[in-house]
Amino acid sequence: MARTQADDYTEKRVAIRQKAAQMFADEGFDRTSMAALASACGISKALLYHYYNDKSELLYDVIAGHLSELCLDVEQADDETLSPNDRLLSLILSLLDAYSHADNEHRVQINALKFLPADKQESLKDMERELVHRFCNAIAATNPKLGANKAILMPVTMSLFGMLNWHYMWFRQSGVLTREQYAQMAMTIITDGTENLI
Amino acid sequence: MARTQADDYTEKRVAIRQKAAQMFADEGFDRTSMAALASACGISKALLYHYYNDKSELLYDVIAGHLSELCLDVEQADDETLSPNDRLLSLILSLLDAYSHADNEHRVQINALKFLPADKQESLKDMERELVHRFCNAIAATNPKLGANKAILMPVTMSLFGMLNWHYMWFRQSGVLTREQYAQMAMTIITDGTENLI
DNA sequence: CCTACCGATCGGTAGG
DNA sequence: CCTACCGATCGGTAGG
Repeated sequence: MARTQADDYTEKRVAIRQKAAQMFADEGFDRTSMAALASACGISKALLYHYYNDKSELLYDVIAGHLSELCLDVEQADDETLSPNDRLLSLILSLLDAYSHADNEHRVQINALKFLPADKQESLKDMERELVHRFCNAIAATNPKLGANKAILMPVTMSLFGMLNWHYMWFRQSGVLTREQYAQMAMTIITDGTENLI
Repeated sequence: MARTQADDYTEKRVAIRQKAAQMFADEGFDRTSMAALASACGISKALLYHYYNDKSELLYDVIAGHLSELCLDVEQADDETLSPNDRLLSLILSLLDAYSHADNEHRVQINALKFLPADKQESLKDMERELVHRFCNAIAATNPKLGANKAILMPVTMSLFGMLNWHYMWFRQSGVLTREQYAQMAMTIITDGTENLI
């Protein structure tokens, strides 16, 4: 009987992807050689190329897997029956929680997405835009006047993303603040901070 | 008479540094070859090495020049005779203004500082810490209770830096918001947003 | 013995 | 699933 794809093909791809995320995050995309990645995975470089046709496909997979997980988590956390502030808090918490479980992938997304060819970047940026759009709506719900002023709503939303995406640069698990406390702080800064903005 | 160092030695170094900042920002540090940089400067690679002993010295100079300019500008903008809110606004404005005149250098600082050897990173991180410290003090002045709570003051300050350092990712000169308006918005978000935080 | 500058090429390593 | 290679390009340096 002809051999078909190995049963564990997908699992092995996932293992490679996770190791790649770690090395891309630690050393940078350009500085991680395919040979070093293969060695770290305990396989030959030729076998690595059996699972991934080229290096950029691997980078794409790392970021795409991360972003689709992010979109899913945030979508599930988006509960419109909550009060506007609690709804926004739930979104922020789900984002920070997803980041904490995918710290390597998050750093790769932030630092290496630009190394992808333009067309591959676009589908990933679409997912980023979906995330931004969901946060936009939740912020708008906390403040009707702000929600009606798209020209101000966008910079406010990007300010929140700046806070959250910058988080990994300084936040330490062992610090004085828990992730939950920071989520609460970020929510309060955005809602109270924009209350009298317009 | 014996020849000494050319009069325009320093100017030529500056020109090389600025071109390097542009290419490092556009293409990434690792993807900018010394040969391509020399070519863009209209000089030979050997002459490029006459001005800079190696590639990492060039990267260091780009970031160090930017950060020392930043520290200087922000120091001059720090006017303690202003009201606390106006003082913070002045700091934010000077930072965004410096960023706008050194967009390439800013992007290199954010994306490529990690490629420097550890010891060279430290002196640059010292300058970053000096900046953070100045903002910390200004934020503390806007809110006595916050100023007395260092454990909360630090995350608030890092939130502001997240907003400002993320700015280049989405802000466009032609957008609906001017840089001055965004500075005002950032100041308000931080001051109003932290008013009832503790 | 200095600085300024060139064409050619070094030893290693990249992705494939 | 491997070793053996490739075309190209890297950062850096030679002699003059």
